[in-house]
Amino acid sequence: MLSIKQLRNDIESVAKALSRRNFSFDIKELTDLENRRKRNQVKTQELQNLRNTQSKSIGKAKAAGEDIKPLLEAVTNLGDELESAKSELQEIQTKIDDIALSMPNIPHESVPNGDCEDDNVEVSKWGEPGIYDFEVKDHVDLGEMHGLDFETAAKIAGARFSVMTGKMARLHRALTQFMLDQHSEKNGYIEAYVPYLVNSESLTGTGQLPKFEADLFKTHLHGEEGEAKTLYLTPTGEVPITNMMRDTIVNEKDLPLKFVGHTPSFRSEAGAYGRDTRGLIRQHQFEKVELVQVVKAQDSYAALEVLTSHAEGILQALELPYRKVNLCTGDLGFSAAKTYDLEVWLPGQDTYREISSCSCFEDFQARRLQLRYKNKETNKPELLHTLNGSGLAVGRTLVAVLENHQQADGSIKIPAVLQSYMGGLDVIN
RNA sequence: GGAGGGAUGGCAGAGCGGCUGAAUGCACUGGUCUUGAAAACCAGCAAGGAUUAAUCUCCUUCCAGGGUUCAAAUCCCUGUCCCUCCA
Repeated sequence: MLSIKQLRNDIESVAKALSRRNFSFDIKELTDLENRRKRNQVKTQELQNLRNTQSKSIGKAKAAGEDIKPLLEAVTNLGDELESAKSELQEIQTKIDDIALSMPNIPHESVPNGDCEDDNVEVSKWGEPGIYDFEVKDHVDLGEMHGLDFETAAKIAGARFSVMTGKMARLHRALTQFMLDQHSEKNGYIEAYVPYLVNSESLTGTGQLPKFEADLFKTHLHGEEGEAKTLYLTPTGEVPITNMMRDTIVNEKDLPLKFVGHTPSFRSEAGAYGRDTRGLIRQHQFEKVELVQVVKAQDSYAALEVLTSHAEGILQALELPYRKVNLCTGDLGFSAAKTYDLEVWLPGQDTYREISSCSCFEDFQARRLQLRYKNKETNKPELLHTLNGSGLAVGRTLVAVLENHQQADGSIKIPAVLQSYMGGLDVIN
């Protein structure tokens, strides 16, 4: 959510900034609502003040043993008047909130203009796509040789799920363990285990709700009277991990906060029908190792560079060629002010594919989360900045390892850093 | 499955219709003292919002949502979460 003060005082420049990402809104509607809000709020507060002072004087009169009847009469209609003023104010406020909640974050100045992913700007490149003196297979063909099984998954659950057995399952687990160890032991993150089902408050905090409910899996916890409580399958570890800090005032000396967690992610992939139907690229259920940082405002863009480098470290250790792109305004996620995507080279597709998305949200999430620290100098709570990134998406990393480290006979070389996690194995055949 | 107890400021924890936005302790900030530190003492210290150039002032908030009342942290109902005991 953007600052309500900014929306009041500087709506023109907000509109201008958001137009960069092709988002527009009715300025007049908002300013009209805002003017009404102001009038109503002042009026409501005056009435409340009146009621409070009257009630106090009744209390005093009663304590002094005076007759309070005339005082009571003076207050007769106050309640109704106050009630209607309040509900009118509430109605206006709700409308303003709805608009504010539907507005995306303002892109950072370093974010390039653009309409879609084709306009993203390559920042750097690491490694060279391998040269293969045989016809490369894609991960689906390779996977089927070693225990990746989509047909069985379809029987159990449906399309866009996977089953892995044997060495393939082990490799998947090895990748997860390696990533968790690297981030917690070398990069200074605290490991976190978190719920995979989350409530709507959490999803609102990180920005998935109210706008993107269609992308989520929804569950119902049935109460005794048939009253259902809604929980959602987490669409990314970002949600539970960031929400650990919702509604807190963090101790300044504990900053920055850095957490790493391994979670499954569940996406309904509504609107993605027909896209990436083959293989592990776009699944309803997949694993991620997620990095989350909470930092002071002035540190957030430096932290974005460092967090991104932590994700890059995994790719480098696994000897996977990749490039880093700066997402353009048209491809930027709703809550993000700036995002780097890491795209890994996939020889089977002869292209780079996203494997990690590292974003700085500035105070957009923190405002919804009420995530703050007390600034010693001003002695006031200030919003913190949040960041997160996948470090990495495990399923896609598995794809990249299979395709990049394949050999002519379809066997897979295991990168050195993974071998200890594979019981010493250096090749899957 | 049954029976109770609880949720209050950064933390712990009083308060149980009006003088309570909230005692007390800890933490934190400033000061006195000290060569310096510690201790001791003194002072300050919840959040959000309206208004304002700023101060002032005002409003809201004691888990959440309803209700009773002129007046609710306090009474009633519903929900959520935590804890204890019995089977």
